[in-house]
Amino acid sequence: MAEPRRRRAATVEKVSRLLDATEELMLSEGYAAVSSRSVAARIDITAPLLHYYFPTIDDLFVAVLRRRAEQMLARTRAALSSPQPLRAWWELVSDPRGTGLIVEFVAAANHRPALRTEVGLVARELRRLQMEALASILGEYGLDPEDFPPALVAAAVQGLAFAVVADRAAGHDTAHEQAAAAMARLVARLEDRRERRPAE
Amino acid sequence: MAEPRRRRAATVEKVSRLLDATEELMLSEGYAAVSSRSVAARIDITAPLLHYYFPTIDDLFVAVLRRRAEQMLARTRAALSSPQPLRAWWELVSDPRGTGLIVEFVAAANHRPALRTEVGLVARELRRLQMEALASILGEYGLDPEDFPPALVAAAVQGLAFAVVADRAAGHDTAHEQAAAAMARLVARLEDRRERRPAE
DNA sequence: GCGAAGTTAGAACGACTGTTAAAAATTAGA
DNA sequence: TCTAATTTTTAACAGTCGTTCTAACTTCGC
Repeated sequence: MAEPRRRRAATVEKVSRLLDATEELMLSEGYAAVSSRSVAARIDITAPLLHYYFPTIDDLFVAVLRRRAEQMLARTRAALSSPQPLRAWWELVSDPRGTGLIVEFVAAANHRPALRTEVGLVARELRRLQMEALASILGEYGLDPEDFPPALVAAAVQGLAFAVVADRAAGHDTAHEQAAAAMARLVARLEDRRERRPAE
Repeated sequence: MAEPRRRRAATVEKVSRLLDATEELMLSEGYAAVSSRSVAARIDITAPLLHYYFPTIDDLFVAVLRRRAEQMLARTRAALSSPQPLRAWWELVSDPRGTGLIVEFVAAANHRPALRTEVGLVARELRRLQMEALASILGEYGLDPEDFPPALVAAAVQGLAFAVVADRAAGHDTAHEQAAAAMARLVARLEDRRERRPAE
C-alpha cells in the first residue's frame, strides 16, 4: 500500500554516468568492448552494481539507445523546421559522435535480438520524421520530387554521413574532407537557390 | 636445403572453407560471433586446427578481408570501365553481402588494431581507384566537377548503399526500397544523358 | 532512534574466449 | 618401406564474460 520510496539523488546521477561511460566505450573501442565490468570500472563501481541498475547488458544498450534516440529525434525535428533545413540537417548528421554510434548500434543489433527490434523502431521513427518534413520543403529547393523523392534524399544525406565517418575512422585520407567540403558547398548552393524563390 | 614439401590438396580447400564460414558468420550474426571454436564448428574441425592455419584470430579476419578486397577491387575496376560505368558501379555496391561485410569490418576495426590498419589500406586503395576513374567520366554525364567532384560522388554512392543496407537490416521498412528504386532511376537517366552526348 | 527500503561490495557459478603443448595420425618423397 | 614433413586431436592454461547470491552498509520517513 505504502508508495515506494523514491530513489536517492546519487542514483539518478549514477545512471546517467553509466550511460555516458557506455557511449564513450562504444565510440572509442567498439560495442564489443562493452561489458558489465569494463563499463563499471570506468566510473569506479563494481559489476554487480551495474546489474542492480540494468539487470542485463541488453537493458544497458537499450537505455543508451533510447536516450540518444530522443536527442536525435528532437534535434532532427528542430533542424528540419529551422530557417535553413538542409544545412542544419547536414550539420547534424555530420556529427561524428552521433553517426559513429549509429554504426555501432547497427552492427551490435546484428547479434542482439533485443537491440535489433529497438534499433528498428528508432530507425523507422526517424525516417518517418524526415520523409514528412522533406515532402513539404524539397520543392522549395527546386528539386523535382519525381527525380529526388524524399526517400532518396533522406538515404543519401544519412549515407553520405556514414561514408565520411567510416572513411575518417579507416585512416588518414583526404577524400572524406573533399567530400564533406563539396557537400557543404552543394547544400549552401541549394539554400541559396531556395532563398531566391520565396514560397512559390 | 631441400625445399619444403608442398601443402596437401585438402589444405588449400580447407583454408577457403574457413574463410567462407567466417564471412557467413559475420553476415548472419555479426563479427563478434566469430571465434576460433564457432568458425571451426561450422566446417567440422576443431579450434586448434584453425589456429594451425591462422595463428591468431586477427590473421583470420585479415585473410577474409584480403580475399574480399581483391574481389571488390577487381569488380570495381571492371564496373568503372564498362559501357555504363555508373549503372554497373551502383549495381555492384548494391550487393547487400558486400556492403554488409564492410559495415562489419569497419565496426570490428574499432577494437582490433591489426584490422584497423588493414581496413584503412583497402579503403584508400578502393577510393583511389574510384577517384581516378570518376575524374575522367563524370564529365560525360554532364556533371560539373566543380559542383560534383569525384570525392563527393564516390562517398555518396558508397554511402547510399550503406544507408539502404542498414535500413534493410533494421526492419521492414519500405523507405529503402523507394530510395533504391529512385537511385536506379537517377542512374538510368544519367546513363541516358551520357549516351546522347558521345565524347564532347 | 527504529524499521524499512534503497544501495553497495565480495565471492562465486558455469560458459566461453584465445591460445599452447604434446602426442597421435596421416601423407609425401626417397 | 622407411622417414620426415604435414596435418589433426586431446587436454589444458589463464582470462573474461553475464549473472546471481549473500550479507553488509547507507539513507529515508517516522
